[in-house]
Amino acid sequence: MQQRVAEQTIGRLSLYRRLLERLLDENKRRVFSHEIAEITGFTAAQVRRDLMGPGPSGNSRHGYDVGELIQAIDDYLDHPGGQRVAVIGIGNLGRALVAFFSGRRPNLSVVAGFDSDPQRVNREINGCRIYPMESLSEVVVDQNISVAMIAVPAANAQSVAKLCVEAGVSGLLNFAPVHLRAPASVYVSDVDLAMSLEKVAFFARQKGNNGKPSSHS
Amino acid sequence: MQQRVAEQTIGRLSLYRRLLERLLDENKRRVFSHEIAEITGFTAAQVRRDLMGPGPSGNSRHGYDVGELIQAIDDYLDHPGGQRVAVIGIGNLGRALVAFFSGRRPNLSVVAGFDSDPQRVNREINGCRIYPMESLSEVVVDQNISVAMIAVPAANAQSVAKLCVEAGVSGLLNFAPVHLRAPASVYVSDVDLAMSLEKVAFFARQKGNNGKPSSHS
DNA sequence: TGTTGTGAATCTCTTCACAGCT
DNA sequence: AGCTGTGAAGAGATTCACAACA
Repeated sequence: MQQRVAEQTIGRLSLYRRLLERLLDENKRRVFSHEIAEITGFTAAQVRRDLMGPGPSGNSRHGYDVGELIQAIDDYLDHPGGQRVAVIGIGNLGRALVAFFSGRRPNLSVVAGFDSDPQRVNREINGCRIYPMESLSEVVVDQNISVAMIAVPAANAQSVAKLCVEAGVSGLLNFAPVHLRAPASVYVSDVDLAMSLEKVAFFARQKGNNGKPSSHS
Repeated sequence: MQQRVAEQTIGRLSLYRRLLERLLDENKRRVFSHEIAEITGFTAAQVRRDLMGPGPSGNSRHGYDVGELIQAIDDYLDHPGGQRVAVIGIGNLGRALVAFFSGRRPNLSVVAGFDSDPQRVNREINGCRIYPMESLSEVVVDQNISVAMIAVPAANAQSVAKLCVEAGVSGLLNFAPVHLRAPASVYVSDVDLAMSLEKVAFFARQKGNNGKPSSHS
């Protein structure tokens, strides 16, 4: 167990890592905090502060070694044995999730999908097998799945979540437009698309026309 | 008229409103802050604080009138003339977005989709017409679209965003796994699925005493 | 010189606590 | 009695600013 972890720092570390991997692909070997900040849209101080968790590896002269920094973030964020993920609900969104995550990160692999519609089950999408909803508990246990993405209609989300938790899942990423209840031993994150859109619409209106013409530094 | 707007308050107001509409459907006429808090997972004090923006309408005896409260939030969040939204990129995710938002909220309607693949254009999904990418500027101006949801591959996201902004869009909801740059007069929100999943995986690991080797079958 | 790592200051958001109302 | 609305306190996150260093 590590010390107090700032919620949002973890998210940003994930973003930094993805950027760093891109930089490595482009054969960039070293990077400064202000470069990471520039591309990700945060501040240099923020980046350095976040990197205190994974453990400092910076060098005053050349900044950070990209490869070493990726390794440090890996060690900090990833579970040594990897984690298995399931997608519940294989509608448009569920399919998008399976496709999006397939083969993206070996340490965090989407290994199963579930749907209650018989027409959608017993096939594979991007190498991920789709099972009937009835076999959820069994498959979750067998495959040692610890995280579930919930992409079912709002009316079914809570009962599906319950099934997942009872089967041993300890993290839920919920896309249904309801707040999920779960025991304190389970981490729940609600990604509410309707809310996100309405928020953008509100601030777009503020920014867009009658707002003050901003004087950005 | 409105003072400093707390970013996250706007998001929660959107959630409260959706809940209130559900309550109204269930013929619940009055509600207390602690009930809203219970269902949405926030605290009662938080709810009351958030509602100071839309303007207080609570009554000590019976709490809030559900209908009045919805109206107050509508007045606070919505643009009087409504706002039009476009979805850029009609892959799995884009289709899911169009389907999810169609007919959901009259004041915030998804009126157009765009894709660069000729096979995907010139048809309708849930009553939303899909146009070729070339006509983006024209359609955005004609239909007075002020918000765009970007669901194209990472490599194309920034250039698509530029097109949108130049055509007059002032809010972007970005699903591509990159940080979008935009002028200060445009509000940008990045919904990063990979980041969200990695964050859940991290905290799932911390929460669940998930280090136990599975009781092998 | 220019950068990292970090205590301290600042800014933002949430919770407390209670006056006032019904 | 029980609730709302809100000033004030508290917690949390971000930014500042600078010592240490190459």
